[in-house]
Amino acid sequence: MATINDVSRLARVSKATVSRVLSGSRGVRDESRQAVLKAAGALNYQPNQVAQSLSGQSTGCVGVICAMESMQLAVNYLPALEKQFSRHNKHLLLRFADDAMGVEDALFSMGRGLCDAMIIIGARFPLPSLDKDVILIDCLDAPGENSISFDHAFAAETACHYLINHGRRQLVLLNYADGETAEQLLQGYRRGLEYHLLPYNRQRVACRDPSPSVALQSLINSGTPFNGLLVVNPADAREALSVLHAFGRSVPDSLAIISLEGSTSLPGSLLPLPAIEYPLEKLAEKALDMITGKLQDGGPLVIRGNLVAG
Amino acid sequence: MATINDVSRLARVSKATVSRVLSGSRGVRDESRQAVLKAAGALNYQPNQVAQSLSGQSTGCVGVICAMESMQLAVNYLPALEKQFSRHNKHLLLRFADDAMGVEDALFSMGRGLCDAMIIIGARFPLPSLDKDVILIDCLDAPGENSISFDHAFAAETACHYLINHGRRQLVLLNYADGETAEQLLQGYRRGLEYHLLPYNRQRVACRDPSPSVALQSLINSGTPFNGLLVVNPADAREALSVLHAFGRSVPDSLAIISLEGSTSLPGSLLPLPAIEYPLEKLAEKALDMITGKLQDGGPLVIRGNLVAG
DNA sequence: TTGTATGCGTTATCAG
DNA sequence: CTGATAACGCATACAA
Repeated sequence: MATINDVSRLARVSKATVSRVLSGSRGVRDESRQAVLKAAGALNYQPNQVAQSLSGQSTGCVGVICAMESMQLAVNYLPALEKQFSRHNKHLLLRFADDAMGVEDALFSMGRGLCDAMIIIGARFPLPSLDKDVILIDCLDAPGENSISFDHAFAAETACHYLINHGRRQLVLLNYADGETAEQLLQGYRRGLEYHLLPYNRQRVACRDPSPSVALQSLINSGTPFNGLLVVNPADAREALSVLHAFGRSVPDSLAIISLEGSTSLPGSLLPLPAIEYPLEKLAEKALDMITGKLQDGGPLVIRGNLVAG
Repeated sequence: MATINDVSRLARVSKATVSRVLSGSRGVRDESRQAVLKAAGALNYQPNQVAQSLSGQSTGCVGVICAMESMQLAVNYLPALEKQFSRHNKHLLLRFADDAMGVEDALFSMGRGLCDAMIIIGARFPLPSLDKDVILIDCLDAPGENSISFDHAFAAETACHYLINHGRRQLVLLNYADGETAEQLLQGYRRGLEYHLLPYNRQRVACRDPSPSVALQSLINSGTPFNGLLVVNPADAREALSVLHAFGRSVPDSLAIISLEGSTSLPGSLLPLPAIEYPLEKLAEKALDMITGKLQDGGPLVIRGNLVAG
């Protein structure tokens, strides 16, 4: 790799002039500029990013820590984030983590001058205490300030309206075991029912953990009738689909399913179930704004999803 | 962030000694070592990785370019790669690419001193000419040297044996439109049939591009009977499943499906279809060996998958 | 408009 | 065993 010294020698100017031409660019005689440009072209010179990082402040790298438990979501987030990143000449350093320790590990190994900022995505486990420049996306306990989360209550309520308007009045919520998200979903679910003057039946709220399909089977075994099903993500939807198929219940004729966290881009999902989908591009944009500091005053950000009919 | 200067001041030794204690570590008086360790601990000092990169040669970063068309596969590769990387204290810089231009873009933006090496994953499109330190994994045209690919012929042949041994003798191959992989698959498919003295029927080789389900429908419309189906990946399998379900053909009773590129970790695939699965950990290990140069002499590497019954 | 000198944080060389 | 000092490649304040 050619360095700035090579260029300066070949162009017969100083390193400073080379640097000026290729970055600052103002206050350089046209003759010099041309010489530099020509030399740089001839040597195929590209400034070394590591040296730039050391000299300047920013490295242009952002660490992204993905919770493995929500890989399905990561598949959607990652391309959206990366697109924004590369648009702004930033690099995405990827790590996966299974638990709080894994997150700590990742934060540590990336946080030694390599990254300007960190993003944690989809962690459903309690997080360790973290610095101010860590952004939380779709994490269970988002401790205020730098976090982007989804309005799950809104999603559940919307889903209820949708199903009820389609003639389903016995709605089952296959919820998370606990956590902020679970509570929000339950709250939205109850509001949705209330709005339509439907009674809240505790039997119809099942726990997807540890197994959505087992939960569904238990529900069926209990004899509780239902004709609408709210699941937390497309993977759960697929599981439910299989179980219901095995029990001879057709979807959506006998029973309608809606996913509370959709994923447009996931191929292979031929039968199009209705879902609440979140604008990933917007999400990525906001995340980048937080990193660059444009949104620093905004505090926590809550995004509402769109209902996408099947 | 504390620097080596802060530590050296606090420990009343020179920067050189601090550096020695924290890396080389040999030939330091114990008293000095303790002083350095204590100071470093007090200041929570961690060597700046960027400075280390500039001083030394390696940055410890590896660029990974994922073809978006095979996101499903990426979901499997990425965690396996990242695990190996972090085990060896390497960082994974992620980029996505849609086409050759995207790849070129990514190579360019990461190849300015930031990355020690590059990996391209799952590109089914023709690649631009690339440097020697670029490793190709599961790419369509793997130009010799640094590439890891799958033995698709072996996979197709194994799949045929499996299906035929399960009483299916009318096997359809839903193949790629063209490319090396397609040819290999076809070759293995034919060998599998030959071995069992079954005739090769051109009607039973369909093209999954642009749409697997359309291809399958055409096949069904044509009236060609079949009771076994080889698809190239789980996504295609799911599509096929839907189409066949719509046509009232039950799987695996009336017809068996096998995926030639499996994915264990993908949740939500409740009904377990048989598949050829590739050992991702081993793949990642080999990739890392190539990067670190342990495998440099090996040339192109071909990996065979395991049959995993449904 | 241009060149010189300095700093960014480490590692490595080389005297002492 | 240890401490100056020189790289690494670039940006920039300052001087000319």
